[in-house]
Parts: sequence; structure tokens; C-alpha cells
Amino acid sequence: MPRPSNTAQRRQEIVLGLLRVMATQGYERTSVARIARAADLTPGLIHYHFETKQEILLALVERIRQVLRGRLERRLARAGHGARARLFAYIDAHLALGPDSDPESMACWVAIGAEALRQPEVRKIYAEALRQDLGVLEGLLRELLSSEGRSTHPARAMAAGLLATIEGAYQLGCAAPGTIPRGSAAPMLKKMAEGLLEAQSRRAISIKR
Amino acid sequence: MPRPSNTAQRRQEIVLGLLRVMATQGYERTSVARIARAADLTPGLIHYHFETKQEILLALVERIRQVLRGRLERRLARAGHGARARLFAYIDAHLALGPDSDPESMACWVAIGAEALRQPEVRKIYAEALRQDLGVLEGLLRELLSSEGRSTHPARAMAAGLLATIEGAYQLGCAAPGTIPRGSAAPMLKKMAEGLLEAQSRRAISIKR
Amino acid sequence: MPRPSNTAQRRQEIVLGLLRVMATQGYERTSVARIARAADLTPGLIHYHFETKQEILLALVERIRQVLRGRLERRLARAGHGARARLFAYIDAHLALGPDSDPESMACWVAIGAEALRQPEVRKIYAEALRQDLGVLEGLLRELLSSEGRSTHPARAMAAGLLATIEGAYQLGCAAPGTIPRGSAAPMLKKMAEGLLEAQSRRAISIKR
Amino acid sequence: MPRPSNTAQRRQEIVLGLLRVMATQGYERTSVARIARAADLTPGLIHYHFETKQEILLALVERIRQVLRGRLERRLARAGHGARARLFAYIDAHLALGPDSDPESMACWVAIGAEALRQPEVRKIYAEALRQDLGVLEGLLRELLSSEGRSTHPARAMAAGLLATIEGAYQLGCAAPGTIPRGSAAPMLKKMAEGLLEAQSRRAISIKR
DNA sequence: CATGAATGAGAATTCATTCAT
DNA sequence: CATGAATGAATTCTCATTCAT
Repeated sequence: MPRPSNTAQRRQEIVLGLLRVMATQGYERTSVARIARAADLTPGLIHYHFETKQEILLALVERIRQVLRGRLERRLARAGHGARARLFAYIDAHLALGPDSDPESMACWVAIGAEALRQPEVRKIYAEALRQDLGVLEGLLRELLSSEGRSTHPARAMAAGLLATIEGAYQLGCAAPGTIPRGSAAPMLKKMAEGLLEAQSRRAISIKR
Repeated sequence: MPRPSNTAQRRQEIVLGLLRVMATQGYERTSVARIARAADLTPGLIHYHFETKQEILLALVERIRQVLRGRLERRLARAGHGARARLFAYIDAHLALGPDSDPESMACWVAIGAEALRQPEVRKIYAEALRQDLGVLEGLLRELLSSEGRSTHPARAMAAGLLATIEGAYQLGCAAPGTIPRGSAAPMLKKMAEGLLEAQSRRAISIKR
Repeated sequence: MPRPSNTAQRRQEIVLGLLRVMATQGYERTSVARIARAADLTPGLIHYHFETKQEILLALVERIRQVLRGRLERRLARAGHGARARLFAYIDAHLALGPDSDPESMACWVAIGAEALRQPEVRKIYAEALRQDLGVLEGLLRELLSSEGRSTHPARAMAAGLLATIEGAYQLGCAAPGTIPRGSAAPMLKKMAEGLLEAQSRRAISIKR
Repeated sequence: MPRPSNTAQRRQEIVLGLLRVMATQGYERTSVARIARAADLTPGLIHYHFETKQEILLALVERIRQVLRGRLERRLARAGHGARARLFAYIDAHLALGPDSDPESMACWVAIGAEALRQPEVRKIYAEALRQDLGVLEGLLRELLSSEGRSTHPARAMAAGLLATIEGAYQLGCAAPGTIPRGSAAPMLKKMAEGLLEAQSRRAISIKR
């Protein structure tokens, strides 16, 4: 009778080890030995469960995305059916402080974004993640626009702008703390969203006139 | 007769070598030997002109800032005195495509942002740079707000939001190309700025009533 | 009722796994895990049936020898009683192409020869194997010489020469294909054997004169 | 004034270090650290002068070939113009014992032959080396045949046979010492060559009749 | 100023072997 | 018998930095 597999468990521990170390050291400076120490394992075992260090990174991306998806779903569920409330839930899921905010993941996400610059494989899943985010955000904006009886055409471009702000807020929040006053990112982004929507609206009206 | 010092020249070549390599490799993966090769120099000479590799990075930050400052000044000069035009000049200096845009520097800036996560010294000058940007941007917004006879109070928060969007656009532009349609970053940011301003404006008006 | 032992079966599977992998990877590059995969077993089980990796190698040598012995016996049986035919049967058993030729074993044999350079234990059984071959070959030559009424004295030296050619043909056949035209090794060696015998013969005759 | 380059010197030292260690350990078991120790250098320096370990191996092949070429040229020069003497010079250059024989290189050559099985790049230069040898040997046989007024047609096949014997003699000499009595390889090969030539000759004669 | 050889401290990865289940 | 997780030592290779010339 073989010992029951603990691979899933171990892989998670390893991924969390990378998360912890990478948040302060970046990917390149995080050696497999450090991941091992952080997870209280041996380097050899790391490579038993993952072929390469990069594979751990990819698993970490997956995990960060999962957690974010969970956060988003919970907040959308709480938000009810109002299109505006749902958009705000999206923003809060990404930027709000609070018990479910996750600064380590945020720092890692920034580091992952930098790795995406030079590792094609990382770039691929990083870009894929952003395309997903973009899609979800666009959907929410589309809901909101059509609920107000307006054209959904600018939804995509607006989503891109808001997504850039989110990613930029991560970057500034981690690497230049203080630039954005603590806790102000989510409210600010909501204002920007509203501004975009209203500007759009007024322009539409003025065109009609 | 000693030969005239070419230190300044050499330092610049070295910094440009780092710029070129780092844009695709990131900082950690850029070895001194590669910088040397890119600058057509030898590793030893690099360390004659710079104590450490990190020092080159700091010089590169300085240089990227200088170039950006130059671009901003030229665009502000062309913009005339209109507060809105001056704000747009700022945005274009950071995001517009064109002959003076500089994708390599943009990629490096993203990599520098990631290095700021883990190198306190880099973080210091990175944050300082962003504070400067923030100050300039805030000033422009203040100009604009007061030229319209409105409170300049929200200028700082608005500046933070716009700056985040700029940094985020760099990130997406480099690491997830296609997320933001090519050439659309500057126009989008202008719309976001306008939205913010107008939302502000209407709220102010409605409060007055 | 304990299940019947399948050790013999398993050991053979493992040895064949080594054969398959080693033919292309050499001994050092053949990890126990790869042997296991090739034999559709697990690494732990390999070490249940063999103490060490080297032990598998020794078993493989034994097996290759057995197969060769079988081939030789079949060909000798077919050859009848003519001394020349029997010598040729020996040569064909080692070098002839055909359904019973075994390129994988040949490649392994070459790899084993290289391992013999550095592993005394392997050297021991490798040398023993060659001494056996030498003995058999010498016996066949002796038969042939005495059947022609000539001195059997040079049989040993001739056997050594022919054996060297056989081993060299393996080497060239595996590692420098094309050097020896395909299918030409056995006929060439037969000519070399005849040449040796006839040269011997003429010299003997001339001495008599 | 830069220090004069000692790269050529160092590279040779490193190659000789590999030669020394590899003769007893084989290629795979020869770690870069051991090469370094054997050459009294540091591992880092090894990799300053050679990109990879394999590159050292390729340089070693080159060197062994050079030495062999030198030995052959000296012996050919001493052999005068007789075609038979020249053929024997070739054989002696490869197999004769004596002050210029080189057992370490011989052992390495055998190990290289085994590496050729699994490293395509090694196989390439190994096969090329053997093709060269084959060409030279064929030329000598052709000389000899035509000097006796006979067809040179079988020269190639004869060369292949003799070359196999040479490689096999290396193998047996290194890995199964005693199989071939010490010092008997060269005389035996000469007899084999003569046997081949005479057999050929007699056949030619008998055909003429 | 300039060269490039040299160092030494890591880096990721591999792997034979052990052993709890 | 069988599994496969775990270990720890070894491996190749990288690289910032130093320094004799």
C-alpha cells in the first residue's frame, strides 16, 4: 500500500514559498534554495514536484488569479444587481484595502509583470490574464452603459484605461509607497470611472442636440 | 600631457549599454559582461567608471528622467499657455507615440519599477522620480482648475490617479502588448483627465445650487 | 498464500529498460528513473530488485552475452562440421546483419566497453567476456589449422587480431556509421581471416622448402 | 598596457587536464571541478576559457588528432618511399609502443568513441576523424597495390577493415588489457594487412590464369 | 584609462539511493 | 512486492568584482 500522495499539498507549499520570498526579492533573486527554506523543504524536493523554477512561477500566477477571482466573485455576489455597484465591486476586488486584500500577491504581481518582459512563457500567461480582466471589466461597463440606454461602443477602450490604472496603482503602491495615499486607490478609480462615463454621456447628449 | 578625460563619454556609453540590454533582459539577467559587449567596452572598464552594477542602474534612471524632462519641456513650450493644452502636453510627453517616444526606455522603466521592489536604493530614487512627476502633474491640474475658477483641492488625488494610469500603461504596453490598442493610451488618458475634471466641475456646481 | 515471485521477470524487464535507454544515452546519462520509465516501473522497485545501478549493468552484460551465445550456437549448428564454415559462423554471429542482429545491444556493448575503462568491476566481467570470445575463436582457428595439417601455434595471436576487428567494427558501426559500408563487416573479416591463414600457410610452405 | 594573453596556454592546460582525468574516469565522470584541479586552476576559470565542458572535449579531440598526425608524419618521413614501409609506418604510428606512444590519449579516444554514441556534435567530429584516417589509409593501400601493378579497387574496403582493427585494438588494449599481448598489436595488424594483400594478389593471379 | 584573466560565491538542476506506507 | 516522496551530494555554469599589467 503506497503512501498517499501529498503532491498537491506540497506544490501549494512550494508556491506559497515562492510567493513569500518573491514579494520582497523579485523572481530572479529568489533562489530555489530560498523557496525551499521558506517552505521548510529541501531544494531537491522542490525539483521533484516542479521541473523548473519557472514552472513554480506559472503555478503562482495561476494561484494569484484564483484568489483574485474568488475575491471578485464574493464581492459581485454581495453587490446585487446594480450595474454601478457591480463595477465598483470589481474595482474594490482589485484595489480595496481590507481583510481580504493581499499585499504580498500584489508585490508578486508587479514582479511577474516585470518577468513578463523577458520570459515569453510568462508573458503569455500574464497577457492572457490581463485579457481576461479586460474582458470582465468591459462586460461590466457594457452592462452599465446599456442599463443607461447608451451605446456600449466605448466600453472596451474605457476598460483598457481603467485596467491600466489598476496595474499602475499596484506598481506605485508597492514600489513607491506614499505616492498614492493609502486607501485612496479604489475611491479614485471609481471617480475616474464615473468621470469617463459621464463625459461620455454628456458628449452623447450634446451630439444629440 | 595626460589625455583628456573621457569619463563622461564612457559613462554615457555604459549607461546606454545597460539601457539596451536591460530592455529585453531585465536588470538581474543583464550581466556586466553583456553591458560591456553592448557598449563595445570591456568588463574591467565598466568597473573603472562605476563602482558597482547598481550604480549604473541609478545613472540610467537619471538619464531616463532627463530625456523625459526634455520631452516634456519641448512639448510644454509648443503647447502655449492654455492650461488644458499644457496638461495634454504632459500626457503626450509620457504616452504619445512618435519620433521622440522611446520604447526601450519604457521597458527599462518597467524593469526599474520592479527592481524598486527589492533594492531600497533604487526604490528611493524611483519613488523620488514619481514624487516629482506627481508634483508637476499636480501643478498642471491646479493651473487648469484655478483657470476655471474652481477649487484646486482635488488636484493631488487626481494627479495620483493619472500617474497610476501612465505607469500602468507602460506596464501593459511592454508586457502585454495588444491589451491597450497601439496609440490609444494618450487619447484615453486625456479622456480620463477630462472626465475627472468635469465630474468635479458638475459636482461643484450642484453643491453651489 | 503469498503471490508467486516475479523477481526473475522484473529483473529482466529492468535489464531491458537499461538496454533500451543506454543504447542512446550511455550508462552515466541513463538515470534510474529513466530505466524505470522505460520498463514501466517505479524507481523504488528498481532498487528492490537490484541493489545498485551498476548491478543492473552487470546483469545487462550477462544478458548480452547470453544472446550472443545463443546466436553463435544456432549458427554453429547450422554450419556443420567444416572448420572453415564454423569459423565463418562465428564471424557471422558477431557481425552479420539480419533478423537476429541486434543494434541496440551492439551500441550498449560499445558503451559497456567505455564503462570498463573506469569501473573495475565492469572491466573485470568485460575482460572475462573477451577472454571467453578469444578462447572460442582460438579454438575454431586451431581446428581449422590442424584440419589443414598446419601448426596451431599462431591461433591465439590470430584470434586476438580478429577479435579486435570485431570490436572495432562495433565501434565504427555505432559511432561513425558509414565508415564501414553497411553489411560489409562480416565479409571483410572473413577475407582478413583467410588472408591471415593463407599468409601463414605460404610462409609455412616456404619455410619447408 | 594590458597583460599579455595567456589564453592559448590556459586552454592547452585545461585540455590536458581533461585528457588526464578522462583517461581513467570517462567523460561523464570527469567533472569540471576535477579538470580544474588537474590543471591547477579554478572551475570559474575553466568556464572563462571554454563555454561548456563539451567544448573542452572537442578541443581535446582536435589535440589528440594533431599529435597523431605528427606521429604519422615523422614515421612516414623515416619510412622512405617504399609503399610497404609507408603502410607499416601508418600502422606503427597508430599502434606501436615506444616513447611516442600515448596510452592516455588512447584511453581518451576510446571514451570519445563512446561519447560519440550519444552526443551528435562529438559524433560528427569523431566520424570526420575516422573518415580522414580511412582516406589516408586507403591512399597508402592504393600506392602499394598500384606499385605492384594491381587493381586499387579493393583499397577502400581493406582500409575499413584495418581501421576497425586499429580501433578495436585501442578498445581491447585499454579496457581488457591482456587480451592482446602487449606489443603485439602492430605486428599482428601488419600480418593482417599482408594477408589481405596477398590473398588479393593470388586471387588476381588465379583470375589471370 | 584600459585590458581581460582570475576568483569565489552562488545559481538551477540531476540523481542514486532510502524508506514510510 | 510496490509506490513515489524525500534526501543530500554533486554537477555545470554564471557573474560581480578585483587586479596585475
